[in-house]
Amino acid sequence: MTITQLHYVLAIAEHKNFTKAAEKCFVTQPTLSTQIQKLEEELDVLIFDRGKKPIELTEVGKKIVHQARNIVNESDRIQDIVDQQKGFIGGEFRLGIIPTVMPTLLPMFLKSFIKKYPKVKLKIEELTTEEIMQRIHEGHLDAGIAATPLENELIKERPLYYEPFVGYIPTDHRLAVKKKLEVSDLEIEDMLLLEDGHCFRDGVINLCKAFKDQNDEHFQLESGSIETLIKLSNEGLGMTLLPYLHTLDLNDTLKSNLHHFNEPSPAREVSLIYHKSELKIHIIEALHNSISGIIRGAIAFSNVQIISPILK
Amino acid sequence: MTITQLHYVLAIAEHKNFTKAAEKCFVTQPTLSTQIQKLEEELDVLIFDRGKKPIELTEVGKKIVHQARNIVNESDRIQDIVDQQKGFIGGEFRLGIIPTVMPTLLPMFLKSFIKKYPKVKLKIEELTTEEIMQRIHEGHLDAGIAATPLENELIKERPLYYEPFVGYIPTDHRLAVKKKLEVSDLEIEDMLLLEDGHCFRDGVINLCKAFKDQNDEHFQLESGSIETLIKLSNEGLGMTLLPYLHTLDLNDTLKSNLHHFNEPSPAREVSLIYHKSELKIHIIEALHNSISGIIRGAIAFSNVQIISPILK
DNA sequence: CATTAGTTATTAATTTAAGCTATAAAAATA
DNA sequence: TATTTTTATAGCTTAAATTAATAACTAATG
Repeated sequence: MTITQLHYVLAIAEHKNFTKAAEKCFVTQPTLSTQIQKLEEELDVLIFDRGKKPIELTEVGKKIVHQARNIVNESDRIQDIVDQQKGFIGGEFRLGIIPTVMPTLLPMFLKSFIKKYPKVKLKIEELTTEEIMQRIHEGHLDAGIAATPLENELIKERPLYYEPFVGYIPTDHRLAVKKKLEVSDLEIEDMLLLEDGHCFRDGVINLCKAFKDQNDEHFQLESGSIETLIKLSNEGLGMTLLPYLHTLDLNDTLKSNLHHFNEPSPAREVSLIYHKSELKIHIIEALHNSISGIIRGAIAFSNVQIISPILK
Repeated sequence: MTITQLHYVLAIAEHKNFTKAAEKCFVTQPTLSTQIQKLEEELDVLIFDRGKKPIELTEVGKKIVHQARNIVNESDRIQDIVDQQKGFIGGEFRLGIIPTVMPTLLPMFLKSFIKKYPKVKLKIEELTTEEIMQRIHEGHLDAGIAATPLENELIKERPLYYEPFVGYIPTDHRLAVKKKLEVSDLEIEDMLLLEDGHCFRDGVINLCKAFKDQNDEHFQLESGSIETLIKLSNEGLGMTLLPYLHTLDLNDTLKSNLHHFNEPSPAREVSLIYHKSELKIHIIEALHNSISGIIRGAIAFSNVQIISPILK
């Protein structure tokens, strides 16, 4: 059994196809066929069920794949140890960011980070929390930025900042007269929400339900972007909640519709999340330092109340 | 990097000598030299400091060895998974047993175990708790039987039985008149103890100190075996404590000197201990079932108080 | 039911790399 | 300094990984 063979097993398990897996491994398909055969012969057990189309894992195969992922991850850590020893911060680093954090956070830290760590090749993708967790676990992402806590055993969290919710309330809304909002003011019925899948949406729903148990069966309107939410709100279709960093980019007219919460302000915890094996931990730490350094100037709320990003 | 290379690294780290490590790996010394060189070149870091005699690990080398042990252990688990799937219980299994458990427990379960699992080649060694832990960690033992709890992060414990302490008190001893002992009766001054290194000795000392803080500077007499303790005691040199299973083998004359404790009787917890990676867990479970099945008939104490095997 | 597209397995040749023997070089010991 | 012990190097052999070409298989389609 070799680490290379385990790589092949993982690639095939992922693509359910020898030919595609071979491409990803930069070898020819017969190489995979023979290496898998050798491994299966050595273990004297079938890993893949070639009868099914597309190819499927056998029962042992699933367990072997799980263990193979462990081994491959652990073996990657050797290079990591060496890099750490040398103080080398570089190489490819794949980062996933949730949509409601991406447009505000990224411009803030990206420039200074790539300047400070020019050898790190950052590859950033916009993904949902679920996709980020999945890909971290499969080894396709080195880390993610998402709302926490996630309460996932395999994933570690490192809080970056606490971002308060801010009410966006058009002038004709019943709450427009209130200078400071209370959580108890919120009515889910006239709350504009993001589409399903956004954890910010789930946070808002949790917040509304936190105070009174509201019916969550149908919401008035949903949208895919926060910008659209603001426009819908301006049309008089309801109020909405925005993450604090989003409010910094609004023009003065729109800013006049912002209503902050009385403290403790409800807020989401935004964290760097990564696999518990702490692969590439030195880059993760560099990222953490960069981001929390930048953000310290932008967000200064001492008293917040964290809202879970997971629907309860 | 290959798993084979990691094996070589571990062997050299262990023997501090290429030639001896090569023997253990069943290859020639030049093979090790070249493979280690290749690995060091690939990682671009020195793992061994050949300047020192005997050879030493570099700082990164130590971390690499630690990680290599992880990887090798994890990769062994693949065969383990396959064996488990096939229901195969067999192969070599190395078990370490502490001296005060060995002579009483081994005869009880060994025969029935090898009859039930003829394909397991048991290799049993008598070792101290420290040696067992060390060797489990280094991969030289698959499991051990020792007094617990050990509070070691890397080692899992699975209690087999609770073995009460029994007082052995010669007729002319001040406590000989008491039918049932109390912990508070014990005086470390007239207690015969095993030599240093036996955890049963430590258990007895903890027990004596549990009730009153006694001076542990010098004991009257120490011995390497429980049989000798009994003889010394018969000579009027003091009383001693025996593990319950030992008392079953005594002849009637000696048995008349036994004094049990009032419940809850102080007892030691005897457990199967093994590496947290749960390598060969199916054999460990088979062992556990065999032993606890056998012992259930021999020890039936409901109310015991566990004494720590570690000196506090 | 033959055809085709898409897939995995097989074969034979090639390249790579692991391991061996013999020996040199270096270091420790006498 | 001579001797012993230990690691490194060189050259060779053998085993294994990989490739290109192609066969065999499967599922879908006309």
